[in-house]
Amino acid sequence: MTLLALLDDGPRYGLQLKQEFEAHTGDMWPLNVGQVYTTLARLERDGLVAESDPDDYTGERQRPYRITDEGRRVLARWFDEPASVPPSRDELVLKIMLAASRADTNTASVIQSERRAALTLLQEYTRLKSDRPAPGDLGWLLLLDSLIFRVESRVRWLDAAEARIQRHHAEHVASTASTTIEPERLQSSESFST
Amino acid sequence: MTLLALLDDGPRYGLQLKQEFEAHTGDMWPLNVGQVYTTLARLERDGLVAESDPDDYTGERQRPYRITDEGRRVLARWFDEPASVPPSRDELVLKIMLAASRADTNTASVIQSERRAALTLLQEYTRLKSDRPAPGDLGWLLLLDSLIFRVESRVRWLDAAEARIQRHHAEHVASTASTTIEPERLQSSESFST
DNA sequence: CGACACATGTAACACGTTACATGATTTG
DNA sequence: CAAATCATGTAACGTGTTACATGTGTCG
Repeated sequence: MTLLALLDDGPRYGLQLKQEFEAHTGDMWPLNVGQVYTTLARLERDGLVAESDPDDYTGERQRPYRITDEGRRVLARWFDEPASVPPSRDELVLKIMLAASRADTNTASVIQSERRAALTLLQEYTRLKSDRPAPGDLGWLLLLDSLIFRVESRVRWLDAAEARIQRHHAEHVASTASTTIEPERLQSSESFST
Repeated sequence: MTLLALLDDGPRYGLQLKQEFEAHTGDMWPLNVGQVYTTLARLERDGLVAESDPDDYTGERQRPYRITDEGRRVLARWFDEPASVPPSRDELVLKIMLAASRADTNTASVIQSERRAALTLLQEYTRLKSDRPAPGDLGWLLLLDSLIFRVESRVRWLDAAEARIQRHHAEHVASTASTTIEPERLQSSESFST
């Protein structure tokens, strides 16, 4: 869909598409060129793009593609319909769930190390945001915001999960002595200035 | 890693693993059985699991696997090391970024429809949470929490993105009249009770 | 016996990632 | 000319998803 959107602005060739994509995201989402070509081939197979000047293309020079009418329809539909939130298995959630259900794993320390890593990431993103002169790169700022929001929600979830797990263990006081030690609580979230 | 964690509790066969996994997530993350078998084959190839009773397995009956020492090492490492936050391309972020950089797409209406969809999802999750008698299914509650946090952060990001885009358009007042109409603002986030 | 649930597996496909191969153009 | 850069592609691999095929036990 990204390639379609870029092509909707006019014919582009492979490398150009890679560069424009990365210009939007400011090297945060590097894109392998090879994938551009394979994706273009798939889009062509599905009739969403076509070679722009098939005739005057001789050898291995720039090979521009253009979007087709069908491609424009698909693109418009993509913008209209809300993005599906795939039921993707979140590795972090899985890990904490599994840790909590195991006797011989120290859930608190797992949560703690995850939170530490998340807070470090958050710091890094915040630094990136203040570092940037940020002239006109709207896309980069939007992306950074999204990363920050996402990490923040991870931290908040870790806090909530820890509380929930402790409560659960307290309510289900089995005879087995709890291995959950009192964790050092960290601040739940850094300040976030828009 | 999930299969390894389950096998660490004792030998299991394929279907059992599927059922135990889904018991953790309460049908929110359905797991195709086929994937269990292919994954088991890969784990066996990598020496992380092995057939439990290779000899007395005759035909097509239950075929339990057990975790190996190497598997336990890998599993312990997984719990120790913080989960990587992959630089995954978020479809929603991409869509809004691209919409914002296009002249002939109404960014505000795209954001609005995305927010509506997200809020609907949020409502659904909240309802699920209050519906459940929720006896001992800690995993299910943790999972629901994570979904709620994630959707909430999407809504918050959409709000921030909208503000940022408007500000950006205001600062870069080109001659082209802005197509961005004033959106109806929705409440930024529902209450969230732990 | 027939139907059904249990249980294991495989084939086909989609997609992302990495690494490599190759030709064409520019530049010192 | 040699080297670097531009530009296009392909091959191999990992993994997730779906659908299908097959055998086995149980139960009415």
